[in-house]
Amino acid sequence: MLRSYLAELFRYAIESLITSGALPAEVREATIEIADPKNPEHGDFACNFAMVAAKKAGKNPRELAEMLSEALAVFQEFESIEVAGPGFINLRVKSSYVASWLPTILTLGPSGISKSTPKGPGKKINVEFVSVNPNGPITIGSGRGAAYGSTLCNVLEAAGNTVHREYYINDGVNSEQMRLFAESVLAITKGKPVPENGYKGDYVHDVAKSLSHIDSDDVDLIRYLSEKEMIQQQRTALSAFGVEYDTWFSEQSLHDKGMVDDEIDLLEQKGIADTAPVRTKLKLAKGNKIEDVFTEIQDTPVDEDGNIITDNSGSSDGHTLWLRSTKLGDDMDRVLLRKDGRLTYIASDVAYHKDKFNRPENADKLITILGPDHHGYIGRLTAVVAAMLLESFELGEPCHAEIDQKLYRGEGEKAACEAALTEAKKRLEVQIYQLVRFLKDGKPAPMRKRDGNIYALIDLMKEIGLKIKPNGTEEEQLSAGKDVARFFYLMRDHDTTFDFDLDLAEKQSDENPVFYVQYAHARICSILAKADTVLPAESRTKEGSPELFALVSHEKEKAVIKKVLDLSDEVRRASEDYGVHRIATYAVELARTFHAFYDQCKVIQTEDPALSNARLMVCEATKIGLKSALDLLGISAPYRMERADSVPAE
RNA sequence: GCGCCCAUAGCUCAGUGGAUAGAGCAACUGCCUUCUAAGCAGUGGGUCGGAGGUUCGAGUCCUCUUGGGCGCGCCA
Repeated sequence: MLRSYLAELFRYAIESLITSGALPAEVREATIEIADPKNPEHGDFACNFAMVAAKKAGKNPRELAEMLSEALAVFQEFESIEVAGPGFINLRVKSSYVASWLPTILTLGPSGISKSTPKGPGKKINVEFVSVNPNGPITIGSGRGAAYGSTLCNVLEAAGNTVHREYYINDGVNSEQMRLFAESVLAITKGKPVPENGYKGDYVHDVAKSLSHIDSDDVDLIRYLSEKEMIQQQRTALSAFGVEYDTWFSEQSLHDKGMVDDEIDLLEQKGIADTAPVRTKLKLAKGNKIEDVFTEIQDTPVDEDGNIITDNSGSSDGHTLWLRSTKLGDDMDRVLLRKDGRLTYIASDVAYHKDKFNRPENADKLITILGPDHHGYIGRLTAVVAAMLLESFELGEPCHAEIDQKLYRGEGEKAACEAALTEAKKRLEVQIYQLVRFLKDGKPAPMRKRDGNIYALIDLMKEIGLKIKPNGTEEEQLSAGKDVARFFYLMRDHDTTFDFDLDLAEKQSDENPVFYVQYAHARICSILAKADTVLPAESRTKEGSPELFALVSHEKEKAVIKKVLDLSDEVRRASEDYGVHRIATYAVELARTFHAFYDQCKVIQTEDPALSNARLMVCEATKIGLKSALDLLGISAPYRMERADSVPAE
C-alpha cells in the first residue's frame, strides 16, 4: 500500500522531468519497483529505476538517479533521498509519515488491509480444486490441494477478483472405479469376500455399515447410496479443514441433461471427433517439438476384402469415437466413446468446461488445481477446452510442411485449431501442486497402508489436535489440528515437494511456527485488554493527529507499520504468480517484527497516556495485519494462548 | 524416450535481475520485580549441485550437464 504510493510519487517526479524536457518520454516504459534494501542502513526502501531506465533516458544511471532524487526532494514524506552504488535511490521515509497511515489501517480493518487493486477490471474466476472420486476419504495428499486451493481463492478475491469455488464430483455411472467400489460395499453388507482389486479399508466397512438397513442386491442403488455417504464425509472433512464450496457439481447431471451427448455431436459436426479407427500419436523431441506424427490402427473393423471400414457418418455404434486432440496440442488422440457405447471422462469434461464458461458468474477464467500425479493432464484438458472452443472452419489448401500435412487436412483446419488452442490456454489455467512427504520419527509415513486403509486428512487434524490440546474438547482439538495442518501445507511454495514433519507439527512448543504467528496476535489482544482496564477511556483515540504521529519515533514502531502496509503488495504478487505461500511467509515476518517491537517498546505507560495511545494504535494495526493474513490462510487468530505448563511433559 | 518439479547453512525451507544470500529448527551465550519468555538480543555455520552463456549486474534468465521426486491407459 505504502509502496504503491511511493511508486506514484516516482511517477509524478518522472512526469515532471519529461514535461520539462529533461527526460525523453520513453522512460515511462520502465517499471518502477520499490524494493527492500539489502542493508537496512541504506534506508527504508530502494529503487533501481535509474539503472533500468538508463538506456531509454540516454544517460548514465548515476546521473539519472541524481536528477530523480532532486525531483523527489519536493515531497515532504521523505527524510532522506540518497543516490548510492551504481545508481540506486535509497529512500528513508519519515516515521511520522509512516505513522500517519495508522488511522487508515484501523479504518480498513482485516478485510480491507489485504485488498489490492488489479491493473484492469477484476476477473470472474472459477477455481476447481480437490475434486477426488467419491470412493474414499480426503487424504493427507489431497490436503495440500485443499489448503492451497482455498487460500488461492481468498487471495484472488482480495486482489479484486470475483471467485467461484467449485468441487467436481466424479459420479458418472459409467465409472468402473465407482462400480468396483459399490461392489466392494455390497459384498461387505452381504458378508461375502470383497472382489479382487476391490476396496478394503476400514472406511469401506463404515460405508457398508451405514447402508446395513438397505436390503438390496442392486449395485446401482448401492453405488448411488455409498457415493452419497462418501461425499458427505468428504464435505464434513473439508469443512472442518476450513474449506467451503459455492458449487458441488455432479458429473452425472451433465449426462442426465443430455449435455454430454450434445457436445459430442457438436464435436463430430466440427470435424474434431470421428470414428476412423486410427489413433494419431506424436513423437516429441526436446522442447516439446513435434519430431514425427504416426498412427496406430485400433481394433480395425474390416470388410471381406480386408479393407478398413471408415465411418465418418456421425454414428458411432460399435465404433470408437476419437477426439483428434493431437490437432490441439495433445500428444495423442483420446477416446470419447468406447466401442461398447460407454462415454469416457474426457467426454464429460468437454461438456463440463462448456458449462463452466456458460454460467453467467464464471465468464472469464477457469483455474483447475491438480495433484502431482495429474500433471500429464494439462495438455489433455487444454485440448478439451480448445475442442469445445473450436469454431467451424473450411479445410482450405493442403498444408505445406510435412508434419502439418500428417496432422491437418488443410490450412483452414490448422488455423482454426491453433486459434482455439491459443484461446484455451488463455482461459484455462492448470496449477499443479507438488507431492508432500509425511515424516514421522524421521521416516516417511505411508499415505496408503497395506491393509487398504488411507491416511485421511480428518485423522491428521485429529492426531495433531490431540497432541496440542490434550485437555481440549473434540471441537477445539479439530480446530487446532486444522490450524497447524493448514499452516504446514501453506508455508511452502506449492510447486515444490516438501516434507511435512509430523513430529514438529505435533509439538505445542515454540518450535512450531504457526504458534509464533498466533502468539503475536494473542499477545496484542492481551495488551489491548489490559489497556482497557488501566488507561482512562477518555485518553484513548483512534483518530490520528500530527502530534500523535510525531510520537511514533522508534525504528521498531516504524518497521511494524511498514510491514502491515506490505500485506496488500504481497497479496497482489501472490495473485499474480499463484504463490500463496508468500502470505504464510509474510505472517511469520509480521509476527517477528511485532515481537521485536514488543521487546523494545513498552506499550502501556500510565504516566504517558499520549505515547501509550500511539503505541496502542500500532498494536491495533498489527492485530489487523495478522488477522488479515491468518484469515487468508484460513487459520484462526486466537485471543488467548496459554502455555500448557499443566500438561505433563512427554 | 518425452514431460513436470526439485537441488541454497547440519535439517526443513524463504529469496521481485540489484548492494555484504536470509528465516525457523538444531548448537552455544545472555535477558522475566515490568503489557503472556509459545518471546527478545547475540555467536558460530554457505563453492546457492557443476560448466558455459545473456548484461552495467545472475541464487534468480538461457543452453548443456549431474543427481533426486513424479507422470506418460479405451482408470478417474
